[in-house]
Amino acid sequence: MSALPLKPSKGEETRALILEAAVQHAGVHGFDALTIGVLAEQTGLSKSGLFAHFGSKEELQIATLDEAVRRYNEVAFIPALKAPRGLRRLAMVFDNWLQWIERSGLKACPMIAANTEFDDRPGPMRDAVMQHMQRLNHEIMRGVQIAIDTGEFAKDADAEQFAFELFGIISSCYRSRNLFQDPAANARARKAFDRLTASNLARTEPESITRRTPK
Amino acid sequence: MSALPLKPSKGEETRALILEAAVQHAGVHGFDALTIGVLAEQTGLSKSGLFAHFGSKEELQIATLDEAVRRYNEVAFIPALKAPRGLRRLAMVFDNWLQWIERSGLKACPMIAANTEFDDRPGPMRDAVMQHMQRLNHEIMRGVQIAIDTGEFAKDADAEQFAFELFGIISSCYRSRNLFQDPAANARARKAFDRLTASNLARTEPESITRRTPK
DNA sequence: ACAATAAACGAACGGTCGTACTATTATCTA
DNA sequence: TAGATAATAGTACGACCGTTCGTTTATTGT
Repeated sequence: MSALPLKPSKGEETRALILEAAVQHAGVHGFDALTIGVLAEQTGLSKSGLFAHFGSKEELQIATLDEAVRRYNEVAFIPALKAPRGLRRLAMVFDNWLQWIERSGLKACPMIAANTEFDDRPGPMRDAVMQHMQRLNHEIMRGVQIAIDTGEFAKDADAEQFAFELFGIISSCYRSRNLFQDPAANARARKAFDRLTASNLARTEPESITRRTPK
Repeated sequence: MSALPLKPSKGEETRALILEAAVQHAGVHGFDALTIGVLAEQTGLSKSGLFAHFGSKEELQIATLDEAVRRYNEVAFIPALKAPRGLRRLAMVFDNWLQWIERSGLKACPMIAANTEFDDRPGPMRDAVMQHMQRLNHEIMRGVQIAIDTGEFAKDADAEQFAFELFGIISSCYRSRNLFQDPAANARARKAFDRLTASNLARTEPESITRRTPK
């Protein structure tokens, strides 16, 4: 019935099953803790059976990261493209980013975990993380450029600075949520985002462009 | 000759030696990777000899985190208290935070590593991280309050929001430095900090309060 | 200098790690 | 449905894990 995935062979099915558990585990315990044995036990496979799907632990780690990114795009980024071009879309990218963990049934973000785990450890995993993160960064900068084009953002808005600060807000939000268990974490993040966008608005525009009512 | 540490006994000396290596290692490879064997080899001790200093791996991890925080306070936070009360002190706390890694000869920040590694894993390590981070957060909020008292910050400045965003800036800076290897990371962080403080200034004051010349 | 004590060592433990092999079973294709 | 192929299981490996224990060496206070 479904069109695109013509034939999910048995191998692809179990591989997806493994990656489901792997993404879950990597978010909480990190990518180094992605051990073959634990994952095999969790999926009901034998160690060697699971291992055969990837060929090495590093390949498993990379596949897990790729899968996490794929899910993020699926549940967060791509849906945000439905929002109208400009500030509203940027806001939806941000909001979806804030919510994507719970939306995809995860307990922690594998992308953030991979980021801090490998950012200072050269190798294939770091390269993969960097590539994914740079792509995401680039998409955000593109979003800023669009907001400039629509006239909402000032012409001299600094897209790279915007992306820099946006990631900081997300990072801090995760910390407030997970470490401090602060229920107001999302609200703080949104307030920070509003301040960030406000400082990039074209001067002639009123504030009412933002998606939330001015109270 | 030196006054305070009356008698650094042999045990305390080697313990400090171990923690030196441990802090270094934990920053880059994380606290789970703080294995007894690697650390023993690195310090020239035997596994059992090193182990005796802590009694368990978890105690070693906690001691390493404590040591990292102690160093941070020593080289970054406490020196910032020399700055005059208010915005200038806040700015120095921030600047020292940005520079403390290189100042203490580390390659990566163990505190950030511990934060993302344990923020979603309940246990003694998470408790320790939370305690340290909450203390730091509290100190920053106190700094904001002082800046309000001096009249530099608006009376309704949100100290908690300030601390929230400040940590985000630091996080993003680490990512830009380590993952993206962006030489402009510190400059971006400072720009973000300036924007953050600017939005908290008392309305009657001019901008010239900030420490950096207006170009 | 000597006894009391602290510090470090060496060997061994049961486990788990990643990976390599071969054998067995399930799935696909003709 | 038979033969080819893909998927999984089983077993074993050397290495390292955290931890324990008894022994030996170094430091300390007297």
